[in-house]
Parts: sequence; structure tokens; C-alpha cells
Amino acid sequence: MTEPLHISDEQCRRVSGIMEVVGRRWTSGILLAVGLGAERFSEIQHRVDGLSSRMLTVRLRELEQAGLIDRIVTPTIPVSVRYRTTQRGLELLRALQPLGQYAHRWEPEPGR
Amino acid sequence: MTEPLHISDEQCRRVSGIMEVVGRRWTSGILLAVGLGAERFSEIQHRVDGLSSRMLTVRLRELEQAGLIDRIVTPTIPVSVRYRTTQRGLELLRALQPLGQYAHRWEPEPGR
DNA sequence: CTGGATCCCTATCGATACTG
DNA sequence: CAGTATCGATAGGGATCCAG
Repeated sequence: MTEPLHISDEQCRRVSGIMEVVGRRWTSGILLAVGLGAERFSEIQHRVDGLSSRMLTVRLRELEQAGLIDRIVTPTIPVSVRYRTTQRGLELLRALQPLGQYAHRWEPEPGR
Repeated sequence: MTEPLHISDEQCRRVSGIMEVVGRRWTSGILLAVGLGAERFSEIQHRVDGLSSRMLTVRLRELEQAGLIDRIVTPTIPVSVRYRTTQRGLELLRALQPLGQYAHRWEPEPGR
């Protein structure tokens, strides 16, 4: 519980980079929803409480561009669109787990 | 490498909460700098490239309020101020490590 | 159903200058 | 040394309406 820090300056810069994508509002929630199997636009929106369609669109594009999810379009009528996490996205979710456990240990928050 | 997800919806909400603090610009860099032993204001500022004194002040207050660092004032003349990571802060840094490793694995080719 | 396009308010951040 | 104060630019994000 009280081991020394192995984290490097290098690593920190990388963490900051990741944060710029996944640290934005809604992003981690969306990524998780997709990771847990929500594939459809409306399904994702329903899972993440308070999320507007505009922000969902924006975030999905960002996640797609970051290579964290795939957008799969089937040209039926009307068009069917599904979202799936990539390998990369799954691994990110896994890398996020210690953070969830950390937050759990220290809950509830004191100040703020 | 390809284990299933154990992460829960609950956990995700917590991760988002953490992100609201540590996902902001400069924050993880500052936390790391302090974690690695930078104690003085100017020392921290020097460690984190491009960081203004204003933003450093703001972030230090946020980190302090979040219980991640301690601000220790010694009433000498002039006043001496030191910053230290709390137990909580150290554990957060440790929880951040997998993210650094993740970023390292996927580094060559983030955009596209 | 899956978004795109606007409008517009707000929070955030950088630069600069100043202080006990 | 360790901050404060002020200002202006810009990016984030909500509401609403519209389209294929």
C-alpha cells in the first residue's frame, strides 16, 4: 500500500495525452457504455445520464478518431449504425480500472 | 491481454469524478512533480514545462482541496511553503500507472 | 433513428502586471 | 519566493431546430 513510485516523467506526459481524450466530459462514460455492449446511438445515450445527442455525436467522433471505437454502418433503410470498442479501447478501459478501485477506496469525497 | 471487462457502471462514474480533478490541464504533471519530490512552488513550476504561476496556484489549491497534496507553511522570514503528496495522492499516482503503460504500448500512432 | 447546424452562454486558460 | 489581480481570447457544452 505504501510502495515507492515507479512512475516516470515520461509516463506522466503520456497520461496527460490520454487525459486529453478520455478526461473530457462524458467520454469515459460513453467508452464504458460501448465497452459493456451498448451499440446503438440511442442506446448509448440512454445509458449515460444527462447526455445530449450533440455531445454524444462529438464524443463518438473523437473516440473514433482516437482509434478507441469503431463505427460500423450498415446501409439498410433506414441506415443502421453500431459502435464497438476496438482492441485499443478495451485495453484503455482495463487501464482505467485501478482508477475506479482507487476512487472506491477513498469514497466518499471529503471537501468540494 | 484480452481478458473480459470487470469494470462496472459504478466504477465509471467514479473514474469520471477523478477525471474532473486530475484530467485538467497541468494537474497530473503537477501531482507527479510533487510526488517525485518537488516541494517548493518555484521548483514545481520549473519542472512542469510551460506552466504559469497563475495556473500553478489554481491547481495547487484544487489538489489541496481534493486532499491529494498538503500545503505546509513554515512562518519563517520570508515564509517557507512546501507541498507534499498525501497518502491519497500517492495512491492516485499509483493508480495512474497503468494508464502510462497503456499509452506507452500504443504510442507510435495516436492520430490518424 | 442518427445525427448535422446554429445560437449563445459560460468556464477555462494564457498573458501581463503587481505585491508582502 | 510565492503568490494575486485583471483582462481578453477561446473552447466546452446546453438548447433547439432540422434533415436523410
